[in-house]
Order: sequence, then structure tokens, then C-alpha cells
Amino acid sequence: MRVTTSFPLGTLRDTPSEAEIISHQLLLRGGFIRRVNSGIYAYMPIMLRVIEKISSIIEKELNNNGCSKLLLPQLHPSELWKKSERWEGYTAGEGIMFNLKDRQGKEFGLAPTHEEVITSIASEIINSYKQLPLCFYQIQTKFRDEIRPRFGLMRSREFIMKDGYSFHSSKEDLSSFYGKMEKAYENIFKNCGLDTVGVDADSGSIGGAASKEFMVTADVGEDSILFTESGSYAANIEKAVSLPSDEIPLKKSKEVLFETPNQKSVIDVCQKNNLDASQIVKVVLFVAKFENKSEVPILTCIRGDQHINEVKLFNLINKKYNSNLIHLKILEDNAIIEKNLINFPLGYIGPDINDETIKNTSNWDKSWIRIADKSVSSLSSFVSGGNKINFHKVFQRFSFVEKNYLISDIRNAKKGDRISIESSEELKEKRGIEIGHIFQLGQKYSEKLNAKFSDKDGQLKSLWMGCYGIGVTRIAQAAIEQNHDENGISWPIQISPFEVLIIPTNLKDPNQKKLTEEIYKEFKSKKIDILLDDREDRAGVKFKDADLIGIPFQIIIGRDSINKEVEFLCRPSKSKIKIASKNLLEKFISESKVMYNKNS
RNA sequence: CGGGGCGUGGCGCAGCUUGGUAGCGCGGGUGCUUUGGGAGCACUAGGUCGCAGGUUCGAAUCCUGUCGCCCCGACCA
Repeated sequence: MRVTTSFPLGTLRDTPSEAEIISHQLLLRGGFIRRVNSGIYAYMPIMLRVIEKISSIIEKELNNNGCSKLLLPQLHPSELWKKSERWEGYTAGEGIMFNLKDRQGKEFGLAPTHEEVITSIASEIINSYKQLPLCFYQIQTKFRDEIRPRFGLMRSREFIMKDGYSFHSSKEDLSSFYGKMEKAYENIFKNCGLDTVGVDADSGSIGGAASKEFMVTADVGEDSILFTESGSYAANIEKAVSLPSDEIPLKKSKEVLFETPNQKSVIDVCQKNNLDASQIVKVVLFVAKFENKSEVPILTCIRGDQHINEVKLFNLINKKYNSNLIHLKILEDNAIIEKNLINFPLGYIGPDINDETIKNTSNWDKSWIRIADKSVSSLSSFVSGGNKINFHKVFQRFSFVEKNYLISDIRNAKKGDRISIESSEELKEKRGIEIGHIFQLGQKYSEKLNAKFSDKDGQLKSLWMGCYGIGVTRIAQAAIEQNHDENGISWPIQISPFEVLIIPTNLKDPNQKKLTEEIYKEFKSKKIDILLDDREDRAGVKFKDADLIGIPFQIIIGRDSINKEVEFLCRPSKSKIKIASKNLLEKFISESKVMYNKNS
């Protein structure tokens, strides 16, 4: 490809002000993407080449694992999503799905994911266990109406994703296939030249049993990962389980109310009364909204030095109820409190608050759902709210079980926690960018969409399913986050838009021009991915652009071309050698081979 | 959803407080010079200052509304 005739670069000298993180800035400055709207980007030719390289790495690995590529529609009829009971949650509830009506008034959604469509199709073509297992995948644009799109392609409203769905005749077969996919994912990310870690993850609204996320570690990552140094444990904070630190025993023996004027927070109460946060039971209130429109008040208790994990809480409540939980919101709005509750001193609530606090006129359920974190159930005495404004209370031998509390793990694990009673290993924390996620869905979707097959015993059974996603455009940006320097991007060669860039420093010199053409032709004839910067610009301009767009090898053609000599530069190591042009191709082949092998 | 900020040529910004009809750097075009790390000189094109009202003789500037975008928060009784 030639820059002047077929491959315009479109680099920017100044960083557009909208970009905050380095990978986003470099994507814009390098002319890889152009913003069309909030969270909506055009992928320019140079970006598309990166996307295509990542895609083909994925395809190769998945095809080797017996998966078949197809392409599904992006416009989904609402009925399909109503069958899986996700329509309400994805539109009115979370609102993540763009939805629209056609001229007949029929409702559609723009697909954020494809479980419904693929399951309904699979059920039509799969009749017998003899056809299983099967795995279909596609690489396609997904749509998600994110609350706050940000960081360029990291969280955009339109993005390219590889999504795959597997079908099995048994739980065991699903589980073994899932293991194979885990391995395939590790290969894919390694083949993209990325450092990733696999972590246990929450399966979220997709649902299902086991789930694992693949993370590129980076300070700008939106997820927190907790792990042990030895690698024995790694999990997303949403999912991570640990032992909280030991509490400091409370030395008070009388059950008394005491005054705590204007001390609404744990910190205030501790500071003014010489208490430790672990001696306090914090009461946090939520309102749960269900798909059947019912609203239920939730009362949760947790040790004062710990934090509620809303994902765990959400999943727990969801499991307990027949109707789907759509939304869980912290109760802090005074208008809502006044409308639904009576005599309710927010900030001074104790675990013994009774159900009479819920007004008869409220449309809420008339009793609190009480959930206590394991961290409080063992406390023999503690301080909590006195159910009276400006008062807290010392509790003695309070029984959460007797008060109808469900005791469960609803706590955020945090760094420094021990992972188990047997182990002294402590959790460390890092930020991560999620680039892949695999799930064992089980029969959740096949049951709802009536996707059955005949098993060996002649019985109709629901298909077992797995689902596997990779953020293709996100990989591209995460790769930059992991591979850049002060001059620009330094692509891993596997996903670089080109393998090598030729930079003639002065095309008016006939010697240079001739040599440039010779080398370009030679490389092209060997099917090497090569870009020729044939602009009649000054050398400095081309050097700057070359470093910015990050192609791993540069061939610099300059004054020495009279002696048939050029310079060969390696972008990541910045090493530069002078070499006779007749040896150049051989040198490139051996050096690029080293680079491919090093990265994968 | 809450809070903050910003909309002025392709990009980065100034001008707004104190109204007088738009400017700087980069980029684009042409010419000459230059030619190994974002060149110099000269000439040149390009903006109804987000949009809609209002105040005024006069609005980028003041007022009202509206739209859009960016950033932060979602740590908590």
C-alpha cells in the first residue's frame, strides 16, 4: 500500500481534548478512529486492518476447535426477548438495549448479545444428540446504550465483538467444552501479543453457572481484580470471596442507648465515641424492583469496616424470588422515604428496626427483607443505630437468625484479606480491562426458548449451552494501553496494521526513489504486509508519523542509497542497524520471526 | 440519575468580565528556498461564534430557553 494513492494516514498533531487516556489519544492522533457521536466511532482503513488481524487470529483458533462461523441479524423482534424474559430488564429496566418500532408498530431491539436468536435457530436445526456438540460464532457490531460511554473504544455504544454459543447434550460435555474454550482464549490473547489474566467472574445478567473473564491489566481498567501472588486465586471484585480481617472486640457490657448527635456516618460515630469500624453494624437499605412491577424494601447489615457488594446482593435477591429482579437501588431519597416509611431516622437505623416502619399506604411489601453479611453474624456485641434520631445503641447477644435475617456473603472482598482459613495468602488488587468472557449458561435459555433435542434414551431434553465473548475493538485499544511509549503506539506485530513501513527520506533523489521502489516490489512479491510512505514530505514528518502509528519495523532509505544501503529500525526496541539492501529481506524475515515468536 | 465543565474554520485554543460585526498556533492550497526527527519566507482559501428567542442603534460577548458533547461520582447511613 502507498500512502499517497491508496492509504491516507490522517494523523493529528494535536491531541483532541475529548480523549483522556493514552490509548484513546493515540487512536485519535494516529488517525485510527474518528468520533461520530458519543460512544460511536468510525474505524478508518488503518484501524480496520488491526480489526481484521485480530479477527483472523480469533477465527483461526476457533475453527481449529471445531466452531463454525456465521452471521446473525442485529435487529431482534421483541417476542424473542420476551420469551427469555429479558425484554423488560434490558429496555425499561437497565435500559442497555436500544429499541424501536417499525411502521407497523412492532417492537425491535438492536442486539447487545445474541443468546435468544441463536438458541431459537439452534432449536430448529438440532434434533438429535448425534449432532452435538455444536458451536457457532460470529464477529459483528453490537449495540449497547451505555449509561456513560467513555475512553473511546473501551466503553462505546457500538463495538465489534466476537460472540460464540455452544450446544451440548449434557452438563459434562458443556463443562469439558468450556475448558477447551478457556484454553483457546488463552491462545488467542497470546497470539494477539497481549498479557492477560483469567479471573473468576460474576455471570451477570447473561446468567448461568461458571464464568471466567480475561483481563488485560492496566491502571485505566474499569474492573478491579483481586488475586494472590502465587496465582492460586484470581477473581473480579464483583465475585471475589475472602475472609474479612478480625474484628476488635467491643468491651462494653451493657445494652444501652447513647447520644450521637449528627453522627450519621460510621466514621463520625467511630471518631466521636472512640470506637473501631469493626465494632459497628452498618445498616444499608435498598429498594428492589421486580419485573412484575412489585417493589420490596431490603434491609442489609454488614460490619462497619466492610462494604456491601451490590452484585452479590443482586444475585442473592434474584435467586430468592420468582420474578426477575430488574433494579436494586440504595434508599437515600428523602421523598421516597417519607412516602413509604414512618418514623424512620435514616442514619440511625439498627438491625432490630421493625416492619411497622413501612406505611400501610405504601405500595411496597409490608415487611423488610432482611439480609446480613457473614461478617456480622458472629459479633457478640456491637454498636448500631438506635432507631431514634441522634442515638446509637450497644447491642448484646443480638441474634440475626431470630430476627429473620438471611445470612450470606454480600461483602466486597478487598486487598489484604486472607483467601481462606487454611491459607495465609493475602489478596492483592490490580485494575483490569475485560477483553473476553466465557460462561456456562446451562439450560437457562434453552428452557425458556423451548430448545430441545432427542437424547440417546429417546427422551426430549433441553440443550446445554455455553457462551463466549471477545471484545475485538476493545482488544485493539487494550493492546495500545499495554504497548506504547512517548512517541506513540508500538503494536504487537501480530495485530499491527502493517508489518513494515518504508520511509524514503527524500524522493527527489533518483537513487533513493529507485531503491525505494525496488525494495517495495521485492517485499510485496513475498506477500509481506508493507506500507510505503511515499509522501513528498520532509523526513522528520514521516519519522514522527511512523513512530505514532506504531508499525513494528521501519526501513529508512536515505543518503546511503547510493551505496545500496538502508537503515532497518525496530520500533519496540528502538534499535537501528545499517544494512545492504540485498540482505534486507532476509534480515526482515528473521527479525520478524523472532518478534512473532517472542510475543506468542 | 446527581455534580462540574465546554460548544468560536480540519485540530488545539484566545476573545466574553467592561457589547462596536472575529483572532492566534498548527493543518490546507500556490510559489520560491530548504531537505535525517513535525522547515523558512511570501501570497491565499476557509467561520451566519451549537441552535432558538429576547434586550440593544448594534450581540461571539448580556438575558432566557434548548440541544449537544466532555469529565467526575455512584464508598454509602
